Amino acid sequence: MLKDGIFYFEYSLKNLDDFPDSYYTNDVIIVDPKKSKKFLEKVNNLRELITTYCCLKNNNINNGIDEIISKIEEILVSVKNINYTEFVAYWKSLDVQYGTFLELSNKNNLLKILLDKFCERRRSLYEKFGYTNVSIQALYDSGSSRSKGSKFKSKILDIVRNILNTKVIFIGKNNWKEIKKELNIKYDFGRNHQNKIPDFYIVYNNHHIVGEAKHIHNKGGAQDKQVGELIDFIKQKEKYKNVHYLSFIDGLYLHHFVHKNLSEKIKRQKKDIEEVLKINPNNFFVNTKGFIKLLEDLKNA
DNA sequence: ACCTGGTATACCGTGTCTCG
DNA sequence: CGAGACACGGTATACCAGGT
Repeated sequence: MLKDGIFYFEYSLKNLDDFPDSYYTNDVIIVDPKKSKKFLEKVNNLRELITTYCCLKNNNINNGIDEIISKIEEILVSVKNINYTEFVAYWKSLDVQYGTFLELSNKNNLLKILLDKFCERRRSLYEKFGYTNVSIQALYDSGSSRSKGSKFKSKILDIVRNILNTKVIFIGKNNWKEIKKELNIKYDFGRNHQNKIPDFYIVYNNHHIVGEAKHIHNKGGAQDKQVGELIDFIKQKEKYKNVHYLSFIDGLYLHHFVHKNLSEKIKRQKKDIEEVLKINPNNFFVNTKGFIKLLEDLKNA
Protein backbone atom coordinates (compact mmCIF):
# COMPACT_ATOMS: atom_id res chain seq x y z
CA MET A 1 0.00 0.00 0.00
CA LEU A 2 1.47 3.33 -1.07
CA LYS A 3 1.67 5.82 1.78
CA ASP A 4 1.95 9.60 1.96
CA GLY A 5 5.15 11.42 1.15
CA ILE A 6 5.82 12.36 4.75
CA PHE A 7 6.04 8.66 5.69
CA TYR A 8 8.88 8.01 3.25
CA PHE A 9 10.72 11.15 4.34
CA GLU A 10 10.60 10.09 7.97
CA TYR A 11 11.51 6.55 6.97
CA SER A 12 14.58 7.95 5.18
CA LEU A 13 15.66 9.86 8.29
CA LYS A 14 15.33 6.72 10.37
CA ASN A 15 17.17 4.63 7.79
CA LEU A 16 20.15 6.68 6.68
CA ASP A 17 22.14 5.50 3.71
CA ASP A 18 25.31 3.49 4.12
CA PHE A 19 28.64 5.04 3.35
CA PRO A 20 30.71 4.80 1.25
CA ASP A 21 28.52 3.86 -1.69
CA SER A 22 30.24 1.58 -4.19
CA TYR A 23 28.12 2.95 -7.04
CA TYR A 24 30.05 6.19 -6.82
CA THR A 25 33.58 4.82 -6.82
CA ASN A 26 35.80 6.04 -9.61
CA ASP A 27 39.13 4.29 -9.18
CA VAL A 28 41.08 4.96 -12.34
CA ILE A 29 44.86 4.75 -12.65
CA ILE A 30 46.30 7.13 -15.22
CA VAL A 31 50.01 6.40 -14.59
CA ASP A 32 50.08 2.65 -15.12
CA PRO A 33 53.65 1.87 -16.23
CA LYS A 34 52.39 -0.51 -18.95
CA LYS A 35 49.04 0.88 -20.06
CA SER A 36 49.96 4.57 -19.83
CA LYS A 37 53.31 4.29 -21.56
CA LYS A 38 52.65 6.96 -24.18
CA PHE A 39 51.24 9.38 -21.63
CA LEU A 40 54.22 8.93 -19.31
CA GLU A 41 56.60 9.47 -22.22
CA LYS A 42 54.88 12.76 -22.95
CA VAL A 43 55.10 13.74 -19.29
CA ASN A 44 58.85 13.04 -19.25
CA ASN A 45 59.20 14.90 -22.49
CA LEU A 46 57.41 17.91 -21.01
CA ARG A 47 59.65 17.89 -17.93
CA GLU A 48 62.77 17.72 -20.09
CA LEU A 49 61.59 20.56 -22.28
CA ILE A 50 60.83 22.73 -19.25
CA THR A 51 64.26 22.00 -17.76
CA THR A 52 65.85 22.90 -21.05
CA TYR A 53 63.84 26.10 -21.23
CA CYS A 54 64.93 27.10 -17.74
CA CYS A 55 68.60 26.38 -18.51
CA LEU A 56 68.53 28.40 -21.72
CA LYS A 57 66.78 31.24 -19.97
CA ASN A 58 69.24 31.25 -17.06
CA ASN A 59 72.14 31.54 -19.47
CA ASN A 60 70.50 34.14 -21.69
CA ILE A 61 70.57 31.87 -24.72
CA ASN A 62 67.76 32.67 -27.14
CA ASN A 63 68.80 30.28 -29.82
CA GLY A 64 66.17 27.57 -30.22
CA ILE A 65 64.01 28.79 -27.36
CA ASP A 66 60.99 29.45 -29.58
CA GLU A 67 61.07 25.89 -30.83
CA ILE A 68 61.11 24.61 -27.27
CA ILE A 69 58.11 26.75 -26.38
CA SER A 70 56.09 25.50 -29.33
CA LYS A 71 56.93 21.90 -28.44
CA ILE A 72 55.76 22.50 -24.89
CA GLU A 73 52.58 24.09 -26.19
CA GLU A 74 51.95 21.15 -28.47
CA ILE A 75 52.11 18.74 -25.52
CA LEU A 76 49.91 20.96 -23.35
CA VAL A 77 47.11 21.21 -25.90
CA SER A 78 47.12 17.66 -27.24
CA VAL A 79 47.90 15.27 -24.39
CA LYS A 80 44.95 14.12 -22.32
CA ASN A 81 45.38 14.44 -18.53
CA ILE A 82 48.47 16.62 -18.97
CA ASN A 83 46.71 19.10 -16.66
CA TYR A 84 47.57 16.84 -13.72
CA THR A 85 51.30 17.52 -14.06
CA GLU A 86 53.06 19.76 -11.53
CA PHE A 87 53.63 22.47 -14.14
CA VAL A 88 49.96 22.96 -14.96
CA ALA A 89 48.98 22.55 -11.31
CA TYR A 90 51.23 25.52 -10.48
CA TRP A 91 49.26 27.77 -12.82
CA LYS A 92 46.38 27.87 -10.37
CA SER A 93 48.63 29.71 -7.95
CA LEU A 94 49.06 32.37 -10.60
CA ASP A 95 45.33 32.82 -11.27
CA VAL A 96 45.51 30.85 -14.50
CA GLN A 97 43.31 27.84 -15.26
CA TYR A 98 44.06 25.09 -17.74
CA GLY A 99 40.69 25.62 -19.40
CA THR A 100 41.40 29.31 -19.83
CA PHE A 101 44.74 28.51 -21.43
CA LEU A 102 43.17 26.14 -23.94
CA GLU A 103 40.73 28.82 -25.06
CA LEU A 104 43.37 31.43 -25.87
CA SER A 105 44.03 31.96 -29.56
CA ASN A 106 47.57 33.13 -28.86
CA LYS A 107 48.99 30.98 -26.08
CA ASN A 108 52.61 31.98 -26.61
CA ASN A 109 52.83 35.08 -24.42
CA LEU A 110 51.06 33.54 -21.47
CA LEU A 111 53.08 30.35 -21.76
CA LYS A 112 56.32 32.34 -21.54
CA ILE A 113 55.14 34.01 -18.35
CA LEU A 114 54.10 30.71 -16.84
CA LEU A 115 57.39 29.05 -17.77
CA ASP A 116 59.48 31.90 -16.39
CA LYS A 117 57.56 31.83 -13.11
CA PHE A 118 57.84 28.07 -12.84
CA CYS A 119 61.60 28.20 -13.47
CA GLU A 120 61.98 30.88 -10.84
CA ARG A 121 59.69 29.54 -8.11
CA ARG A 122 59.33 25.77 -8.49
CA ARG A 123 61.92 24.04 -10.64
CA SER A 124 64.90 23.90 -8.28
CA LEU A 125 62.63 23.04 -5.36
CA TYR A 126 61.05 20.16 -7.24
CA GLU A 127 64.39 18.89 -8.50
CA LYS A 128 65.59 18.75 -4.92
CA PHE A 129 62.73 16.37 -4.06
CA GLY A 130 62.81 14.58 -7.40
CA TYR A 131 59.99 14.43 -9.93
CA THR A 132 57.55 11.61 -9.47
CA ASN A 133 54.44 10.43 -11.27
CA VAL A 134 52.81 9.86 -7.90
CA SER A 135 51.89 13.53 -7.91
CA ILE A 136 50.04 13.12 -11.21
CA GLN A 137 47.92 10.26 -9.91
CA ALA A 138 47.33 12.10 -6.65
CA LEU A 139 46.08 15.20 -8.44
CA TYR A 140 43.77 13.09 -10.56
CA ASP A 141 42.44 11.23 -7.50
CA SER A 142 41.85 14.50 -5.72
CA GLY A 143 39.57 15.67 -8.49
CA SER A 144 37.76 12.38 -9.02
CA SER A 145 34.53 13.72 -7.55
CA ARG A 146 34.08 15.64 -10.76
CA SER A 147 33.50 12.46 -12.69
CA LYS A 148 30.67 11.21 -10.49
CA GLY A 149 27.92 13.30 -12.03
CA SER A 150 26.38 10.48 -14.02
CA LYS A 151 27.13 7.52 -11.73
CA PHE A 152 23.66 7.80 -10.30
CA LYS A 153 22.09 6.32 -13.44
CA SER A 154 23.35 2.79 -12.98
CA LYS A 155 22.33 2.85 -9.34
CA ILE A 156 18.73 3.80 -9.96
CA LEU A 157 18.51 1.42 -12.91
CA ASP A 158 19.52 -1.49 -10.67
CA ILE A 159 17.15 -0.53 -7.85
CA VAL A 160 14.12 -0.14 -10.10
CA ARG A 161 14.89 -3.28 -12.12
CA ASN A 162 15.33 -5.36 -8.98
CA ILE A 163 12.08 -4.28 -7.35
CA LEU A 164 9.64 -3.39 -10.11
CA ASN A 165 11.28 -5.23 -12.99
CA THR A 166 10.66 -2.22 -15.17
CA LYS A 167 12.81 0.28 -17.02
CA VAL A 168 13.75 3.78 -15.92
CA ILE A 169 13.46 6.45 -18.55
CA PHE A 170 16.23 9.00 -18.29
CA ILE A 171 15.00 12.36 -19.39
CA GLY A 172 16.73 14.48 -21.99
CA LYS A 173 15.56 17.39 -24.10
CA ASN A 174 14.30 14.97 -26.73
CA ASN A 175 11.89 12.84 -24.74
CA TRP A 176 10.86 15.43 -22.13
CA LYS A 177 8.42 17.21 -24.42
CA GLU A 178 6.61 13.97 -25.17
CA ILE A 179 6.45 12.90 -21.52
CA LYS A 180 5.18 16.30 -20.47
CA LYS A 181 2.52 16.24 -23.15
CA GLU A 182 1.50 12.67 -22.40
CA LEU A 183 1.08 13.40 -18.69
CA ASN A 184 -0.55 16.75 -19.43
CA ILE A 185 1.34 18.47 -16.61
CA LYS A 186 2.30 22.09 -16.00
CA TYR A 187 5.79 21.49 -14.60
CA ASP A 188 6.16 24.90 -12.94
CA PHE A 189 9.65 24.01 -11.77
CA GLY A 190 11.06 24.56 -15.24
CA ARG A 191 9.68 28.07 -15.47
CA ASN A 192 11.42 29.05 -12.25
CA HIS A 193 14.67 27.22 -12.91
CA GLN A 194 15.85 28.17 -16.40
CA ASN A 195 13.91 25.36 -18.08
CA LYS A 196 15.78 22.71 -16.15
CA ILE A 197 14.34 19.31 -16.91
CA PRO A 198 13.93 16.36 -14.50
CA ASP A 199 16.38 13.45 -14.36
CA PHE A 200 14.24 10.35 -14.68
CA TYR A 201 10.74 8.99 -15.16
CA ILE A 202 9.20 5.75 -13.94
CA VAL A 203 5.81 4.30 -14.87
CA TYR A 204 4.27 1.48 -12.87
CA ASN A 205 0.65 0.43 -12.43
CA ASN A 206 -0.67 3.78 -13.60
CA HIS A 207 1.64 5.63 -11.19
CA HIS A 208 3.88 8.18 -12.88
CA ILE A 209 6.97 9.21 -10.97
CA VAL A 210 8.93 12.21 -12.21
CA GLY A 211 12.26 12.33 -10.39
CA GLU A 212 15.09 14.71 -9.68
CA ALA A 213 18.24 13.24 -8.13
CA LYS A 214 21.26 14.74 -6.45
CA HIS A 215 24.30 13.24 -4.81
CA ILE A 216 25.41 15.47 -1.93
CA HIS A 217 27.68 14.77 1.03
CA ASN A 218 28.78 18.01 2.62
CA LYS A 219 27.25 21.27 3.66
CA GLY A 220 28.13 24.51 1.94
CA GLY A 221 26.62 27.25 -0.13
CA ALA A 222 26.43 25.39 -3.41
CA GLN A 223 25.14 22.28 -1.68
CA ASP A 224 22.44 24.21 0.16
CA LYS A 225 21.32 25.62 -3.14
CA GLN A 226 21.06 22.11 -4.56
CA VAL A 227 18.90 21.00 -1.63
CA GLY A 228 16.78 24.08 -2.18
CA GLU A 229 16.23 22.90 -5.73
CA LEU A 230 15.11 19.49 -4.51
CA ILE A 231 12.60 21.16 -2.19
CA ASP A 232 11.30 23.44 -4.95
CA PHE A 233 10.89 20.38 -7.13
CA ILE A 234 8.32 18.74 -4.85
CA LYS A 235 6.45 22.01 -4.34
CA GLN A 236 4.82 21.31 -7.69
CA LYS A 237 1.30 20.03 -7.80
CA GLU A 238 -0.62 18.59 -10.74
CA LYS A 239 -4.28 17.87 -11.25
CA TYR A 240 -3.71 14.14 -11.50
CA LYS A 241 -3.08 12.33 -8.28
CA ASN A 242 -1.16 9.54 -9.96
CA VAL A 243 1.57 11.95 -11.03
CA HIS A 244 4.26 12.07 -8.32
CA TYR A 245 7.21 14.41 -8.09
CA LEU A 246 10.10 12.72 -6.33
CA SER A 247 13.29 14.29 -5.02
CA PHE A 248 16.04 11.75 -4.46
CA ILE A 249 18.84 12.94 -2.18
CA ASP A 250 21.77 10.55 -2.30
CA GLY A 251 24.92 10.75 -0.21
CA LEU A 252 25.58 11.78 3.36
CA TYR A 253 23.68 15.07 3.36
CA LEU A 254 20.60 13.67 5.09
CA HIS A 255 22.80 12.63 8.03
CA HIS A 256 22.94 16.33 8.96
CA PHE A 257 19.18 16.19 9.56
CA VAL A 258 19.45 13.86 12.55
CA HIS A 259 22.22 15.55 14.55
CA LYS A 260 21.41 16.49 18.13
CA ASN A 261 21.85 20.19 17.46
CA LEU A 262 20.50 21.09 14.07
CA SER A 263 21.87 24.23 12.47
CA GLU A 264 19.33 26.88 11.60
CA LYS A 265 19.69 26.23 7.89
CA ILE A 266 19.09 22.50 8.28
CA LYS A 267 16.14 23.11 10.59
CA ARG A 268 14.53 25.32 7.97
CA GLN A 269 15.16 22.80 5.23
CA LYS A 270 13.65 20.00 7.29
CA LYS A 271 10.61 22.08 8.17
CA ASP A 272 10.19 23.13 4.54
CA ILE A 273 10.24 19.54 3.36
CA GLU A 274 7.72 18.46 5.98
CA GLU A 275 5.36 21.32 5.15
CA VAL A 276 5.59 20.75 1.42
CA LEU A 277 4.87 17.05 1.86
CA LYS A 278 1.83 17.82 3.98
CA ILE A 279 0.46 20.04 1.23
CA ASN A 280 1.48 17.61 -1.51
CA PRO A 281 1.23 14.11 -0.01
CA ASN A 282 1.59 12.62 -3.48
CA ASN A 283 5.17 13.83 -3.72
CA PHE A 284 8.27 12.26 -2.20
CA PHE A 285 11.59 13.29 -0.69
CA VAL A 286 13.73 10.20 -0.09
CA ASN A 287 17.19 8.74 0.25
CA THR A 288 18.18 5.31 -1.13
CA LYS A 289 16.45 3.29 1.56
CA GLY A 290 13.34 5.46 1.50
CA PHE A 291 13.22 5.07 -2.28
CA ILE A 292 13.51 1.29 -2.02
CA LYS A 293 10.74 1.19 0.57
CA LEU A 294 8.56 3.35 -1.67
CA LEU A 295 9.07 1.05 -4.66
CA GLU A 296 8.30 -2.02 -2.58
CA ASP A 297 5.05 -0.47 -1.40
CA LEU A 298 4.24 0.50 -4.96
CA LYS A 299 4.77 -3.08 -6.07
CA ASN A 300 2.55 -4.49 -3.33
CA ALA A 301 -0.17 -1.89 -3.79
C1' DA B 1 42.77 41.01 18.51
C1' DC B 2 41.64 36.58 17.15
C1' DC B 3 38.82 32.48 16.52
C1' DT B 4 34.64 29.84 15.08
C1' DG B 5 30.61 28.47 12.69
C1' DG B 6 27.45 29.52 9.22
C1' DT B 7 26.05 31.47 4.74
C1' DA B 8 26.67 32.96 0.06
C1' DT B 9 29.10 33.35 -4.22
C1' DA B 10 32.09 32.14 -7.83
C1' DC B 11 34.51 28.85 -9.96
C1' DC B 12 36.79 24.36 -11.37
C1' DG B 13 37.19 20.27 -14.79
C1' DT B 14 34.42 16.16 -16.20
C1' DG B 15 30.96 13.70 -18.62
C1' DT B 16 26.86 13.71 -21.27
C1' DC B 17 23.64 15.52 -24.24
C1' DT B 18 22.16 18.37 -28.17
C1' DC B 19 22.14 20.09 -32.52
C1' DG B 20 23.73 21.22 -36.97
C1' DC C 1 30.53 13.20 -35.86
C1' DG C 2 32.32 17.22 -33.61
C1' DA C 3 31.68 21.57 -31.17
C1' DG C 4 29.26 23.77 -27.77
C1' DA C 5 25.98 23.91 -23.95
C1' DC C 6 24.83 22.20 -19.74
C1' DA C 7 24.54 19.94 -15.14
C1' DC C 8 27.27 17.80 -11.86
C1' DG C 9 29.75 17.62 -6.79
C1' DG C 10 33.33 19.79 -4.51
C1' DT C 11 36.41 23.63 -3.23
C1' DA C 12 38.09 28.25 -2.06
C1' DT C 13 37.03 32.23 -0.05
C1' DA C 14 34.59 36.55 1.37
C1' DC C 15 31.60 38.11 4.68
C1' DC C 16 29.12 38.32 9.01
C1' DA C 17 27.79 37.62 13.82
C1' DG C 18 28.98 36.22 18.13
C1' DG C 19 32.15 34.62 21.55
C1' DT C 20 36.52 34.86 24.23
